[in-house]
Amino acid sequence: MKRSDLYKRIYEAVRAIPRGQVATYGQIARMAGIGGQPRLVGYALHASSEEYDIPWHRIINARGRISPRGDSEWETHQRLLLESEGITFRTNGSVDLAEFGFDDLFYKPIE
DNA sequence: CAAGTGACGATGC
DNA sequence: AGCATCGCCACTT
Repeated sequence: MKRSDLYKRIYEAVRAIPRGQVATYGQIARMAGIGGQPRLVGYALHASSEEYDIPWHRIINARGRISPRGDSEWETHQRLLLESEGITFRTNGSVDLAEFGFDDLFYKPIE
């Protein structure tokens, strides 16, 4: 049931994120050709984040934070996954995207 | 078909 | 820095 090509594109975009790098919803939206509609990205991911093998945890919001979804445990889980990939968090629990290098299309830790 | 909802983002206060 | 609003669009009810 291909809900829509849109979702498919979003999944592909997310899947294109290299390990150790992160992207914002806005970026994914742009890559999927739906720039300006980052909500759809989150919506699409939520629709089937576990059905597919996509690195959903590499998606964070523009502020460099884990999008709270009411489940604090899930947030922690995502953070651990990112840290295990080399993503560094600040003490306050946010990722400073400004200090990240914009290597390719995604954000990546400077060191 | 209309209204409500949402893993967001930009703006304004 | 935090909160309120609006925009934008797919999906659900």
